[in-house]
Amino acid sequence: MSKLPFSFYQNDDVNDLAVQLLGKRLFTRIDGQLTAGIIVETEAYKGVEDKASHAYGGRYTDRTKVMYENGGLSYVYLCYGIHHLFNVVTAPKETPHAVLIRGLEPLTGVDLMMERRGMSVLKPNITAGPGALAKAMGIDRLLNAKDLTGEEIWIEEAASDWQSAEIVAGPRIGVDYAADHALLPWRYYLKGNKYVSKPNS
DNA sequence: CGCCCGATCTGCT
DNA sequence: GCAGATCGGGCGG
Repeated sequence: MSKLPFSFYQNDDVNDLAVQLLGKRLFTRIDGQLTAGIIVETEAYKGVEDKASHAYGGRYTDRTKVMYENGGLSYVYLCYGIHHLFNVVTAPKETPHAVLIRGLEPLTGVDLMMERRGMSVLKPNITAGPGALAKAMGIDRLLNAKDLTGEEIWIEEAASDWQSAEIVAGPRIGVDYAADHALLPWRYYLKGNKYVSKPNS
């Protein structure tokens, strides 16, 4: 066990941190049931100056307030009324940066992930995409604002064979509304991995 | 208080 | 390729 420490999440360069999260292992233990996957796709959301961020312009509400906490907490919210999306809050207190986890390669508890997804045959879309992976990992709003060094949801160091995977950067997905920030290449993924939500762009 | 729409996924065409 | 699902947040009145 090599859980990432509190200090890892205090980095205030959210793009650097989004890249560093690739290859690391996300775990949840829900009702005693362990599931885990390797992070293969992330997106950086750069706080108050990023038009695609929920904290753009300093917006501070019941939903977004956790983004302003110290790095190392979860930010889970409901999107389109259906999907829960999981983010890692980063940077020191008052700097509302976050990294959206968009793709995961299943590692542990795959049978349970399939059951949660209602799948009888394992296919890459089990955890390709932020809504899909949250469902597979059992992540919902009850896991919002959790300490990522705790016992319910946490991230561990990458296995050695994942530290040299090739990384690609491209525009973020589904943020056309962010106007001149929509094309910033703040999405990162492992080249060729099956569990990346969209292979191109 | 009411209206609009979203960091998406699925299934049908 | 595209519409529908589904509901809470955010903002204007």
